[in-house]
Amino acid sequence: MKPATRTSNRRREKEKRILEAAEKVFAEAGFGGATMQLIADVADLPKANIHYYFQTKEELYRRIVSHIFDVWLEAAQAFDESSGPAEGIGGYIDAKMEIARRHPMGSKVWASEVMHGAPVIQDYLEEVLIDWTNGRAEVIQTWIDAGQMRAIEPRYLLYMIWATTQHYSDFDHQITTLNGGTPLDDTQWAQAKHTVRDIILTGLGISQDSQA
Amino acid sequence: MKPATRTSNRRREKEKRILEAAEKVFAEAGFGGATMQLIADVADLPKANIHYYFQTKEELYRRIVSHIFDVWLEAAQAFDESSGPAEGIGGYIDAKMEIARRHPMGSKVWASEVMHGAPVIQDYLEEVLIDWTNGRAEVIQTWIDAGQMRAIEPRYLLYMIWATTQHYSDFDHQITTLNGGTPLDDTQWAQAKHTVRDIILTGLGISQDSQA
DNA sequence: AAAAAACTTGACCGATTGGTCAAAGCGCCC
DNA sequence: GGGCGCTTTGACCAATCGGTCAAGTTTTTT
Repeated sequence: MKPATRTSNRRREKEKRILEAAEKVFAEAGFGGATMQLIADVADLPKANIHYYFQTKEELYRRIVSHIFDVWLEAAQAFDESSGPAEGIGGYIDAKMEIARRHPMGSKVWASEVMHGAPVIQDYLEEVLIDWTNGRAEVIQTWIDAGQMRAIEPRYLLYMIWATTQHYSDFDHQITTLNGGTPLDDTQWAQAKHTVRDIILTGLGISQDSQA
Repeated sequence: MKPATRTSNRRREKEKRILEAAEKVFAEAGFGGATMQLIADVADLPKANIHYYFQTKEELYRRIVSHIFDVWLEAAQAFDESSGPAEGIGGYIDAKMEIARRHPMGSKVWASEVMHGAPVIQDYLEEVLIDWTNGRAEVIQTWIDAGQMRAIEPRYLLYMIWATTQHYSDFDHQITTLNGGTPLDDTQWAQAKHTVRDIILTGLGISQDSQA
């Protein structure tokens, strides 16, 4: 009925299927350890078919990393829509912890990419991340100048939030092992999130309202 | 003069040379992306010679990961030799930040290994890390019970310290990019360390004495 | 219904992988 | 100085890698 759209949907669904398989494989084996054959097996498709949609391994990988990057930046909205540091930083931590729980594989692919020197997405780092970071650092500085929180270097605070939240994705295997072999349950996740939020906000001298 | 010892030293020095090259290559490319040929090139030795000292790629990798694990645990001494949370937790953070700066490649290999499900050192995790973590959590709980710091779940505090300090190793490339392309200098490292320490200790309600 | 476009896939390719091996080299002791 | 054990290394191997391709199938357009 909608020729162009129907075809587009067909293609989009298959690409999605391939991308999900690839994300899993790249997260579990790294770029070098991942093989197109394994991605094909997980997607339950012939290898040649994957090469029809994504011509090279790098192209497939790049699509995944840049997608994660976008999801990453969405959590920033908590920052912009906030009226002060408690809501802004607290909301940002919450959002990042949610992503950490629901998008652990994406976080791992990102971590692996950056750890190896960001050979594929260095341009993203330089063009987008730098601007984003500078913008958020300015907001934090505004709050400091207004006496709404203690004076710290905003950059190192951001690194701390990134590190702490993403740790629950990247090291989920270690956390699970230390939890007796079972992943954190809902209660433990809530407690982890609250602990992270509580220590950082308290450490910044920000008084917290209600909300556990 | 000392035949056995001389031979032993010979072997030990060459193994050290290979291990250093391998650590660098594994850190930069991951286990899957690393090749024995590249390790051989970095060590400036024929590939077959490396296989004389380390029969398989896994054996070489295992030696590196377990070595890092040992270095990791040494930082724990700050915990045991302390008289209270300010000295114990603060000293632990300092020690981990120092390792993060001087041993970034080791941290990356460790992170990569854990991220991929710890296929090689799962036994270390289960035998050593669990015990170590439980022991340190007990110490923290003691301080909480004595009213020396705020009540938080010790585990999530440890995860926070690990995440924050190791982030400066694992994501050093990202941090360098955000720093305008140059690595953090001495002053910036000191400030980063102080910020991490300050936020966490303050967040735990621990009053800090002197020492910047 | 037929032509055109989009999609699927088994077979295949050169390059590279981790690892082997036998022959040569080396240092050391009797 | 001759022999012995440790070390070195180029050549080599089967397996696997990312990627190609042409022949076939399905879907869409006319």
